[in-house]
Parts: sequence; structure tokens; C-alpha cells
Amino acid sequence: MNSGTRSRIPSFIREAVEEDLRTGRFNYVRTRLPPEPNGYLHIGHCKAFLIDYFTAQEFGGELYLRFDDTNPTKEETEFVEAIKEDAAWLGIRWVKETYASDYFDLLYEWAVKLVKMGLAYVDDQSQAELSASRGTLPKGTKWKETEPNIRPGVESPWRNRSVEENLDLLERMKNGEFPEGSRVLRAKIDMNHPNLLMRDPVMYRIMHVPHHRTGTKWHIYPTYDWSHGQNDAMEGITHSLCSEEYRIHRPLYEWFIEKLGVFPSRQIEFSRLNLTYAMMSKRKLRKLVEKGIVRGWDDPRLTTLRGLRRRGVPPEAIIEFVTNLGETKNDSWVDMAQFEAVIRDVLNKTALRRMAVLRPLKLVIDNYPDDLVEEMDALNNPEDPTAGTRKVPFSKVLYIEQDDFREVPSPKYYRLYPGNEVRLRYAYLVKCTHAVKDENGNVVEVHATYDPATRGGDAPDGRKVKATLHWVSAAHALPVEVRLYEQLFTVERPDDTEDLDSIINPNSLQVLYPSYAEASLSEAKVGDRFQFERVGYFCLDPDSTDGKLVFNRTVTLKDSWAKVEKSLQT
RNA sequence: UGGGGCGUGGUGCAAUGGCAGCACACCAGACUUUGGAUCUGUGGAUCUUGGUUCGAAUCCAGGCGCCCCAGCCA
Repeated sequence: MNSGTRSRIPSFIREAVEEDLRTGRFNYVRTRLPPEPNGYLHIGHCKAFLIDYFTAQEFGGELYLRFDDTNPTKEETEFVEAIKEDAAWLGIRWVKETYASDYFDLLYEWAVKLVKMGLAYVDDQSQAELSASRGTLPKGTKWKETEPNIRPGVESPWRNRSVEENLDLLERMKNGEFPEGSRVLRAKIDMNHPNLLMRDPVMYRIMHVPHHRTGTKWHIYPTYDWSHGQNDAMEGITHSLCSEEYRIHRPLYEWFIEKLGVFPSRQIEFSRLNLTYAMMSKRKLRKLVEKGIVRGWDDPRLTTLRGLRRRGVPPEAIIEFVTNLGETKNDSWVDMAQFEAVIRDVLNKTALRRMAVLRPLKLVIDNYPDDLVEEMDALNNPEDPTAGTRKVPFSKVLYIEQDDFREVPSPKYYRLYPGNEVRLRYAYLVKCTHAVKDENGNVVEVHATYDPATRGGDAPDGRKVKATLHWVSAAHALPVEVRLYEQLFTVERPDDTEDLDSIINPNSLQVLYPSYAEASLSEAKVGDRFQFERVGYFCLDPDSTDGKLVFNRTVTLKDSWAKVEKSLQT
């Protein structure tokens, strides 16, 4: 890959940072990851994480991990730990772990300062009143000529209270003297501002809710707008990188910096990652888990980091995928196939090869000695000479893939069929003689003869065969469970649908048992990734026991025969 | 539309006034002890209309389309 020569951060961000360093706006670089601990990390978060991480890294700067825990009704310590674990697994390193709640005291002081400057006030309006007085946007996408598309805001009757009264009220809000929803602290900006966010945004709301870190100390909690930017300033964050949806918050971000006269962090936006067939909404993800549609947050069909990890996706593939996308401000939808291509690419270079027969069919080599067992030499990874070789036992009775035999071959089928000779990988050339069927006419056993002169797979007379099959010796085979995954959803953009049941792919999980794997796999450890030759990439699942190994299919190999076969059918 | 953001092959990006290129996908072929991998090749794009310029994806003006904002969520 080209990570050595290409920058991993988007050019427009790098240019902005370079400019800031050149002009002296900053003489160092510090970025931050600002996850809210209210759910598990998914592939969509990786983009922001990696941009923050690599931006700091490229400029010799630092990365802070700051949990945005300003809403105690949604946040839990459990998620803090999970996020740290997942981010570390991805390969992200931070120099400092902080919390928005670390700054509640200082932040309150800053709020008092704004009140004293006459730039913030306590508003006694109800939530409904406040919402109504903010003005409106056109309903829906259609705008009626007869209506103004936007109504100006209306100033609150409490907007011009005295500083003393505001200070007193704010203090008492903090002390928990008022019920939830009865009052808020608002910045005094401009109720007719074209940007709705500037129409006296809420800074503090009353919540009599214990916080996962500050306990019952606080009865007011800051909003995102009144916390995030201030935390950036307090931590000396130079570049606050975030997704496009925060673009409209920037004027407010800058307003606070200006009025407070604090460290001038620069917010830069980029577009978020949209991946087809991936569910990114935390709310809907939770629903999938709670309804039991998936087995948990780490279900391999989910694009949560935990799910991807369990599925067998290496972190390097995620990094490669995300950084190769490049970055713009465009709304974009990345094809899942592109992600899978990167996964294959990484796994092809790193995964050890093994043989496993998913849907077994017995193959008997009639002219092979009954009790003979030969140890065949097999390459661990043809792409990596340093991966070495292993021994694979071969005997008279084998399993091959059901798909690898046809009693009546279709055109272009050149695997096993009566009269045809194929290669058993790393073993012998074998020629099919006949098939044995049960009373229903199903093939239950295939017979063949081998050519003893072809040990290893090459014929001394130079004759060629078109197919090479993977196989497992029946007497040595390990019965294993194999879980095959397809897209969880039947639609490309599952987040657009509210009725989840209507878009679930009923075939998203297929469990195969017994499949037969070569004996060497008994030494595999949970999380180990393999390529089952000619089939796909697999990862050993934590559900595995000593008696039964469980493998998850990460991705298939490209199957050009499937394509040919499909085109023959149509 | 009040404000903001964005428009380049099917998808994601590049080209920063000078031959529109790359990756994924697709199609065709070569090679092959994985019908894998690898390699080669074909097709296909600058939202639109005008303007500036020797020359425009790029600069200017208008139009069109998509996305975001009316949480005391982040």
C-alpha cells in the first residue's frame, strides 16, 4: 500500500493546518476525539477518529480522547470502557483521557462571566414557548409562496433581566432549587439571526439526574454548544475536526471564543462516512439488539467495531479503507463492496491458508491402500514465503465440497464429474469413476482412482487438469461449525427505514454443521484469521469450545465460477 | 426557499487556468497447484446556460438538483 508516501489526512484539512502553523495562529497541533459515551463505536465513527489521529500524528502533535458526557440521561460508564477498548483495537493512541465533566466548574465560571457581561440570561419560558419563539423553517421540502418561509424570532420577556437577578437565578438553578424544564440559561445573541442556532441558544438546562462521574453534584448540565467549544479552548485544542452537520454551529463556536476571549480553536468540517448496507443510527442499532434481531452489539453482521472485530475484519483493513476514501465535503455513499475489497486485500497478504470443506461430500479413492496415511506438504500462504509449510494428512476416504462434483456437468464446468480428472490440492490427480446414490437419487458418495505418480499434484508426463479441489481426510477431519453471513439488510440505506422488520434479510446468517476442517486448525485461537482455500476468509469465534470450533466467514473470495454459472442460467 | 454545505464515469476520490486520471464495480483476455491471487485491455464522467480567456472541471454570473438546521441531543 502507499501509506508510506501518501498522507493519511484529507488535503483540505492538511492545508488548513499548514496555514495555521505558517501564519503563527498556532505553533503546535492538538486534536481531540469527542465521543459521547452513549453507545458503541461503529465504522462511521472511524473516519473522524482516524482523521483526528492522523492529523495530530502527521504534524507531530497530540491527540486527546475527550468524552462528551454532558447529558447524564444518556451516558454510561459501560460505554466509556467499550469505546476505549474499541479505539485502542483500531490502533488509535491518545496522550490524555479527559471528560467534558472535568470542566463543569470552570465552565460555570465562564457562564457567570458571560452573565456579568450581559451576554447571557436566565429564561423562564417553557420549552414549548421557547421553541415557538425561535421562529420557524418551512415545513417539508415544499415551500408555499403564500407563506413566509421563515418567521423571525421573538425575544423572551425575560431577556432583559438585570445582571444581579440572572446571577441569583443561575446560582439557584445550579443548587437545584427549580424543577426540570422551568428555566434555562441562554446566550444573548440575536433573535432575528438567519441562522437559527444564533437565536439565543440554550447553554444550561436543569436536570436532576445523577451523572456517571460527577454524581449528584450538578443540577444543571451544559448543552453541546456551550460545552464542546469551551472544552476545546480549555484544552488548547488547535483543530476541532468534525462532520459537516456542525458547520452551522461554527458561528456560535466562534462567538463564544470571541466574547470570552479564550484560546481560538479552529473548527474544520468534513463529510461523514455513509456506507451502503450499514446501519449507523445508534437508536436503531440498539433496537436491533433489543429485539433480538442480532445476537448483540458484537454480532458479526453489524458494522460496529466489535461486530467487525468478531467477524474477522483486521483493524488495518478499516484504516486502509477509511484513509483510502480520501475526504471531501461531498455527501457520499460508499459501496460496501469497496470495503470488502480492502478486507480481501489485507487478508490475502496475511491470512494463513487452510483447507475446510463446508458442505461435505464423501470421496473414496478406490485404488488407494486402505490403511495408508500420507503427510502432504502444503503452503501456509503462497503470498508470503516466510509463512512456511505444514503437513496435511491424506487417506483413502476424503471429503470434498458438494459443489465440486456434478453427475452431469454443465458447459464450462471442469471440476469433478464421471470420467474427468482433477487435482486434489497438494496431493494427487484423481479421476472420477462413478457416484453412489441413495434411494432418493441423491449423490451420497463419489468414487475415483488416483495416479500414484502424481504425488504433490504434478503429473510426470506433463498432462494438465483444469481444476484443483480442496479436500479433507475423513478420518482426520475436525467437525466444525461455520457461520456464513450476508448483508443484514435488503436495502442499501437501512437507516432510512423505520420498520426494521421489513428490511431484514432472512438469510443474513446461515449456520453449517458439521463442516470439516483440516486437523491443524485444532490449534487455532479465538480471533485467528484464516483463508479456507477456494472458499473465503474465516475467523475463529469466541463461541468455540474444545469440542466444537466455530468459524465466522469474514468475506468470500471472489468467485468467478459463480458468475459464469449465473450467466449460463440466464 | 431564511441560512449553510455540496454537485467529475455506476460508486468513492484526483486534476488548484494547460492532454480529465486513480481505486472499487462492470465487461473482455492472459496466466495459474485456490475458477483465488496476479497481469493486460474495453466501455463509461466534469448538473445546466451564458460570460471571461489562446485555453475553463477549475474563474465570474444566472438557473437546476441534493443534503443539513426550527432538541432544554451530540
